[in-house]
Amino acid sequence: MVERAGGRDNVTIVDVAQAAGVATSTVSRALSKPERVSERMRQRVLAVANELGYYPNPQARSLTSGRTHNVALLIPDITNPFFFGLFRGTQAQARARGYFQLVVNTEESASVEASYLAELAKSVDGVIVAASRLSDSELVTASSSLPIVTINRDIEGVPSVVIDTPRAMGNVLDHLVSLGHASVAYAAGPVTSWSSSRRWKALQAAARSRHINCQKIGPFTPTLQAGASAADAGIHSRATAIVFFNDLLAIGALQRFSERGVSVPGDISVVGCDDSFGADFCNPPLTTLAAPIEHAGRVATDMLLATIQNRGADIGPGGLPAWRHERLTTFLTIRASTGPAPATSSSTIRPEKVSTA
Amino acid sequence: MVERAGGRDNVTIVDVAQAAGVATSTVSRALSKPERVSERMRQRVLAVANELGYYPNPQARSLTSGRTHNVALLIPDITNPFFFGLFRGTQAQARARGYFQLVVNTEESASVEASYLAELAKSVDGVIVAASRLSDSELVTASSSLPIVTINRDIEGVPSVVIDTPRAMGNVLDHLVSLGHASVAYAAGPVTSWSSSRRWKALQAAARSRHINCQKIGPFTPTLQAGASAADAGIHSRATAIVFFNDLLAIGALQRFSERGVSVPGDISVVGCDDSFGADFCNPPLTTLAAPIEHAGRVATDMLLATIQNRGADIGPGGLPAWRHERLTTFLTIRASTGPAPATSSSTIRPEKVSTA
DNA sequence: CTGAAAGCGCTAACAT
DNA sequence: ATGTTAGCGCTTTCAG
Repeated sequence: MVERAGGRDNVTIVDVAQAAGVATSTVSRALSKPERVSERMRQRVLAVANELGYYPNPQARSLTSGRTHNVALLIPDITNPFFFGLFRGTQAQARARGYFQLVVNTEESASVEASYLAELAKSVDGVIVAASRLSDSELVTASSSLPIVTINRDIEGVPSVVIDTPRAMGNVLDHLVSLGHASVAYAAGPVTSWSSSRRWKALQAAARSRHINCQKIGPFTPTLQAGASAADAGIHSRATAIVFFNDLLAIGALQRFSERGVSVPGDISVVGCDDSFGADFCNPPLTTLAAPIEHAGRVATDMLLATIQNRGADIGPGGLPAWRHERLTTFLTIRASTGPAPATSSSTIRPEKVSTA
Repeated sequence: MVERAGGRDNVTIVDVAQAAGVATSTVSRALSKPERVSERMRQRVLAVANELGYYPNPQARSLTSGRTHNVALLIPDITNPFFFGLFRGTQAQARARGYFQLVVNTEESASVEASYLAELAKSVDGVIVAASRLSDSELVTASSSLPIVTINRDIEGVPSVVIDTPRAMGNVLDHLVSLGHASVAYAAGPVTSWSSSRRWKALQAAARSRHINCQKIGPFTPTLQAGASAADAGIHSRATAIVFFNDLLAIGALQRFSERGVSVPGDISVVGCDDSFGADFCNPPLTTLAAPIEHAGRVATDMLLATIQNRGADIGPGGLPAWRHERLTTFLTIRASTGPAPATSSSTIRPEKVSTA
């Protein structure tokens, strides 16, 4: 009785088992544990499964096995091109290892992030949390019930990969100093951004040791739109060079400077962070601290999958696993947005009243 | 049985039922069908569930109900900012309706797209396929076993929303003609792109009716990198204005023109399509056919969810459902990349040998 | 190496 | 309105 209406109903493992004249458990093994069945059997089952157009039902599979073969990537803002590279890196690595990646946009909100983390717990085997807006303790708690790797967030007890932008802040200042700048400003990102405060501290320290002026403006949402206010605040600060939390903010500021007739780098030099999409074709092209973000994604995925592998045994052979924290270095990419400080630094630019749309 | 390291035991519906002193089915109903239980009962169950930290297991839920409450969004290239808006539109609408969105990158490959479509069939209730690289028949087949809505792909029998860029091609040409251009070129996207061929046909028709020259160059991969070859081909074509398949390609070309000392719009005018991220801050800012992509995402999601609702009954009250195909209009956004045609159109630019990195 | 049987957590008929 | 009882499709003991 091979009566089967044209691909109508789902073909299950039972159908395959019947067609192959074996038990369902054998089919299951042939498919998920090839080394537990004879080669002949494996071939036979595979052939039948293929012929019948059988696809395992992932829900049923994970209901019994406890593994979903999914990993989630949580990012604050999907429309920030900084995350392009991350996405690609994690996606590539996950797929190569047989995992499916779920991307979740947490909308720059700690509560959205927290609720996704809770909801996702049963749908994924682990999650990569990029630029978390959550508190340390929330992250530690989450990490205890679900394998987590953070990106750009270093917490005791939670595996992480951090892109070491702060370390290169010295290079930024050296670059600026050599161009004659003596007063710089930092346009900060969200207050909940760990990266932003780290960058600010590093910049501050670097400025102090070089005896130059350094002030903070902001905080700003890391978007193109917020770049306008950042630009205005930057002009108001009378600094001759501004380091922005990220490229998005910097590019937005570039547009505003242009609107207000402030020349970059003639009047003000601009430095971004990340070297994300757009940094090379904006006007002028942006000097920025380039981050190996795609690489970070690959590394984070590797760490996560490793953690998933030895769930239950979270101490490695040497007492502590070697992969606990990974630190990736950045480098300064000099483009046209930085130049010599204006001759008379404080008279060139005149702050004026403007409405910040 | 492997237990989650450090985590408490999973609390299931059984635990909640016991703690509340009711049957599991009552808990189930209280949670997913509030109108089928008394208000008092609902409150009680909710309270207990909350207190116990109960979260339903999505796999178990969908195994019995047949619904996953997931929808997938398939896009060819996640790093193309054109899809930003799409993502946001679909995400917002899906979440508002209680669905979780899976984003899948098909890497511009028809086979990857097809395999995802097959794999996803059991994990999602429906899928939105943007800019599909699949053939009509493949799409129709897929659509018969899984609710599908396409974006920028119009096929008989498959619900779709298409952004009607072609319709506005007349405006593009009028704009160009009024600037004195008499010879334009179209830099085509992938051969498998339905949008690209539609745009070309529309441009061709518009050019013919205005008695101006029109040629096609390409095809090109729609990336920043490919923009360089497109630019070179554009120069070689001796057209005074080039319409690019999309903004990514156009922006890439802008960079190449600048490298080769070709002035835009002095020597060549450039028109993009989509008005995606970057089109307003590249140099010069891009004249482009703006597409309401976020809106398209919302509409597509609505259509998909509607389709999912009445699975089985695919004919509406009036014979055909009103939502079958949706057409969204675009409009020309004029920026600085288009200008008057050069005085002596064919002697200004001299094609020369260059290595296309 | 293979088969039989017991669930995973939940929902959906049926009862009551 | 609520309780009882079957499974959903698969993996995993436990036997043989």
